[in-house]
Amino acid sequence: MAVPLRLVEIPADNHPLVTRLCRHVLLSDAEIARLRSGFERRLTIKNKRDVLLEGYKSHSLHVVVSGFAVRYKLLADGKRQVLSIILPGDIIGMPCAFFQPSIYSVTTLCEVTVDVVSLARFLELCREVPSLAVGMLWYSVHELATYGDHIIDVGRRSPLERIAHFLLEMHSRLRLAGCAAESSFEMPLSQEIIGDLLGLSAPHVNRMLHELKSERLISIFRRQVTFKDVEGLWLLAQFEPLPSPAIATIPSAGNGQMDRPRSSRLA
Amino acid sequence: MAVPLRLVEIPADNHPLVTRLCRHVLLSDAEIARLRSGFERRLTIKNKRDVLLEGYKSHSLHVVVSGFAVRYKLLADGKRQVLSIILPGDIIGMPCAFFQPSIYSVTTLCEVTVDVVSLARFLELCREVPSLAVGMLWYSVHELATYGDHIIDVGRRSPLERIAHFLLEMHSRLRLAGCAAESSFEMPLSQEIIGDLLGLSAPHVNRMLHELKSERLISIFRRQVTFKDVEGLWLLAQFEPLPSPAIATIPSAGNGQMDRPRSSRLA
DNA sequence: CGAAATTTTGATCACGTTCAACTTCAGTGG
DNA sequence: CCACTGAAGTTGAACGTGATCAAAATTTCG
Repeated sequence: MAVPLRLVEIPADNHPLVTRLCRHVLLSDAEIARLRSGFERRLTIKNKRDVLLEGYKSHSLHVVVSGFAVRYKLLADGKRQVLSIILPGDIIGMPCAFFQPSIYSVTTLCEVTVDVVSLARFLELCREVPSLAVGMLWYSVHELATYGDHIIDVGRRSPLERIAHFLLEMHSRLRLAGCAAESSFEMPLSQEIIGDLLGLSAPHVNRMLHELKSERLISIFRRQVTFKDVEGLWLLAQFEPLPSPAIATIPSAGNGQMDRPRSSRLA
Repeated sequence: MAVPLRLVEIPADNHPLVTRLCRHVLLSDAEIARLRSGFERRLTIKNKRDVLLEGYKSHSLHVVVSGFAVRYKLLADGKRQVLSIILPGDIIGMPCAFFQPSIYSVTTLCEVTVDVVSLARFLELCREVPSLAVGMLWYSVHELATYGDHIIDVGRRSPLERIAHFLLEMHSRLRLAGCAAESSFEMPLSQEIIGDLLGLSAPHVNRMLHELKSERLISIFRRQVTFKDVEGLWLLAQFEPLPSPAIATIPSAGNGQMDRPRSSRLA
């Protein structure tokens, strides 16, 4: 009685953004072609270059095809908060390029190649291709959920939990982007950046990483992180991957109101 | 030489969501009617009721017409992280209702009235009315920026800065929703909730609030917060309201690449 | 191979949590 | 109208955590 919940047609097109949008929305070959035709040029950006700087104007979206980057903000006292790690399929300039001047900065962590499309052109495309618009809505909702988890991390989790949670999330995102093995991955971030991401000092990140090692939950060699005890990590971090989308690609009517409880605790 | 930057037609329709969408996108009367016809019913929800519970399914969006609510998550150890404060014009179930089961909970802070629309119907509407889709994209981008600021608050600002920043942001959002005077507002949150929002303990929120008072930056009477020194608050919190959208409602082509610097510091 | 970036380590100390008690306030029913 | 009740705000003392700073060890990369 195995019921296939979602039968998603993965188009032959292997652009990471297309792959991502197609998780939520059906795109015909013609529509995909429309989208691709919107890309004005493909750029390769060297390591440690600013793609976007807070305070500068930018009128373009940069869709990451390969490579990694960080979105961050510098405070007046020199502190830095990293908002998110940008992976292939992510859009640099979401939300930055929607404001003038940009509200955050983005810097590459390695050589990055991007497809460039002007924001105006992109919004036009969204008007013309409804599936693209709805796909982008799903994209933002996902991003929102990711930011939400980040708030929880920084606001209420212990440093050890934070690191564990971060490693699991990073792995699962890298997995989706096709950049990670089943239980290990190449960490693209220095401990300093992890600190700035999670609101910790670099030395403390180091200590916590070592604690995870000595608890035999992970091991690290070079920049390879390997999960030794995924179960234990999930438990420690209370990791919950995003549940399936409420509406699958192949339409199927939801039937009613509230169902399945799961946990119900109150302060 | 006063140049009016944006001439936005505010339609006679006074639904707070419509007002909000029209900040970014032109909606004809017919399109507004379409949207309104999607609302299945109007509900009034009593104070301290759960609109959404983590772990339960929900297939509806609830658009807040009046009243306040909190979006939050409970952790296993009983800690709570508040993700955001929901004001009129906000959509409960963004992002929660897009996942099954819901990833966060939402509770009312007073009597709240909402317009209900099923997610499926709403996404259909987005397909049919391109301006609605693009408007919702802007909506999410705004929300994303708000979450981003929240991450910065919790991750890298001192408790005092956090509180100051929070008060300013709350005021400016209430202002847009038409629920605040020029330099004072009725705070809809207990200190405990503020603590859970900003990652602080309730007693510490209390102390910081008192410090702001003794610095003559604010005053509080009952639940009225009054800014005594907006300048000073902005400075302390390094508050920066969201810059104008990169593309105004009335189309006007942006001309090029990067302009105006503003600050450029490096670690 | 040399220089720079990153990781590691240790010692000190300020900050913010925790917990508990007490006060004030708001809402309700007698 | 007042007494009663529970919620919210206020205060203090003690403690533990994680920041900070600096220096050394190691890795990475030009």
